[in-house]
Amino acid sequence: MRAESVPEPTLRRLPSYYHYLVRLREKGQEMISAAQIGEDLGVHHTQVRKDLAFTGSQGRPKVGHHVADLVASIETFLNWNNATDAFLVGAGHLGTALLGYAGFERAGVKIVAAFDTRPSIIGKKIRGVSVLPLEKLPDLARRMHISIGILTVPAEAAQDVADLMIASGIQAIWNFAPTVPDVPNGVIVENVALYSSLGVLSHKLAVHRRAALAASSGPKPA
Amino acid sequence: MRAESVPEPTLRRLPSYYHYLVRLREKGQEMISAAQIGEDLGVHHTQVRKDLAFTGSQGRPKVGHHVADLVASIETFLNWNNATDAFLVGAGHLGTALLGYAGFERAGVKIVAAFDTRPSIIGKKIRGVSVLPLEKLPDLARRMHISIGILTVPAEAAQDVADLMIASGIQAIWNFAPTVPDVPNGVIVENVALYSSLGVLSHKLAVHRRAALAASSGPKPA
DNA sequence: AATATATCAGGAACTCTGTCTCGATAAAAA
DNA sequence: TTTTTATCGAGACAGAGTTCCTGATATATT
Ligand SMILES: NC(=O)c1ccc[n+]([C@@H]2O[C@H](COP(=O)([O-])OP(=O)(O)OC[C@H]3O[C@@H](n4cnc5c(N)ncnc54)[C@H](O)[C@@H]3O)[C@@H](O)[C@H]2O)c1
Ligand SMILES: NC(=O)c1ccc[n+]([C@@H]2O[C@H](COP(=O)([O-])OP(=O)(O)OC[C@H]3O[C@@H](n4cnc5c(N)ncnc54)[C@H](O)[C@@H]3O)[C@@H](O)[C@H]2O)c1
Repeated sequence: MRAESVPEPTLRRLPSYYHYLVRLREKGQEMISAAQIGEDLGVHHTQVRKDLAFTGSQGRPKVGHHVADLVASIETFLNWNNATDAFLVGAGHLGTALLGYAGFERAGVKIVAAFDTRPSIIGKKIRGVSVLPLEKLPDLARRMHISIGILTVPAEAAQDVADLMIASGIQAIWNFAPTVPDVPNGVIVENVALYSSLGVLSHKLAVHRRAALAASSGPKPA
Repeated sequence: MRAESVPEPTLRRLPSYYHYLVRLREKGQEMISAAQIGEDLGVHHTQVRKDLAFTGSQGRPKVGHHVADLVASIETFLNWNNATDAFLVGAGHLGTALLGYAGFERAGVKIVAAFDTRPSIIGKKIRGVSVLPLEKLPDLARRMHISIGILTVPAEAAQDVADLMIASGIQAIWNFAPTVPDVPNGVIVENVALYSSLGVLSHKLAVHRRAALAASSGPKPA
């Protein structure tokens, strides 16, 4: 019960620290301060400390944190040290990009099979992963104890596929379709909603331009 | 100055409403209540009302909001009614998926050209968009007044490409690389950080399993 | 050995976001 | 026409999440 009380923003920032720290480690740097992490990643330094505290890692005054320890702490905390097997449904454009992307395996997810309904790709391998007919999903998911499903089908098919995944014992869905699937209590859904960052981008850009325009055509006094 | 005070969570939810409403409109539904939107999208109904209020749309008691009006209000508010031209750099796996994805054009962004350094794809067309050598970006970006850059290159190259984009007059960067580019003040950056949702997913799944395990091996009394 | 400094850690204060409550209003029903 | 009901909108409240502040501590400097 206690462990669930980790702020979601913290869970979203940790992967970002993780990547940063891995690159640092590759460069041979041994120690790092929270202040430096914060500056490079655009996060307040006290925030960085609080986030890292959740992973159980301790820093030392004057020298900071041990990079390798931090990496290990985050891995353990997020359960990224032994990747969980996942199925991907919808081996289209986006699905193909995700299949075989090395980054995910490091982030706790290993795509072991893909499923689709399109006859022309069934039986083929995409970036080393076999594409199987959707009908085989329920049986295989149960036998292989798959708990993560990645959803990259068109919006119209998303709900049906989500239902099928859940009926097959899948507990967590990583959804890339622009709809929110309706799932029973207890099933975890992470909606990626790529276009939602376009909401922020477009609006900020519009405001930015409006401000630039206002500034050029005579700034208003306070 | 006033218009900038829109909560970012609101900006992230609006696209989700938008997609939902467009589908509703296609099905022929004319009116919709905030309560219904909230239920279908997993957002509190008062939250939906507050978000929609930012767009300027007004609802009517007992009947709700006019679907078509809402769609138009959100489009206008997010500046999605006339798509802004964008350049994409890094026509690899992810870049290819993004190129030619119809959804973005509706979301205010039109990819008009792609750039890469890989000779084997330069000069080709990917899903209707030409891939050009990176060297041509600065000149073209200036001449075409491009303000949005989409970054889909490996992490190592991200900073250099971001610098080049900014030097070429690009004001907003949609970054898919797992690093946070360092940009001068005034430049807008939206980091997608796909793996960050894996932080949430992995951790929730781990907690979920721990809870299930604890429940099966004897629940603790309060 | 004493002092200075960089950094950490934990609690307090503040800000932002989301939820709850209430009165108003338009349509439908009696 | 009056009453009922579904819905809206605005303000009050509550809960997170972030930033600020203070004190502690390990290393470096004098
Ligand atoms: N391509 C992008 O850049 C992008 C960006 C954001 C979101 N998305 C979303 O991701 C999803 C996939 O996009 P895409 O561009 O890869 O589309 P796509 O058409 O290229 O691929 C969809 C795949 O799903 C398969 N499919 C369709 N119905 C299915 C079903 N019932 N069961 C199993 N497989 C089925 C199709 O055969 C196809 O292979 C869509 O929901 C889209 O909105 C895509
Ligand atoms: N593929 C995915 O599913 C996925 C998921 C999350 C994040 N990402 C991130 O997106 C980025 C791209 O991933 P990808 O899988 O498409 O990689 P990729 O290797 O398939 O594509 C990268 C492309 O960028 C080009 N490139 C390299 N250096 C360049 C430079 N300096 N200028 C211009 N172009 C350059 C390459 O030629 C290649 O075409 C990476 O940062 C990756 O971490 C990818």
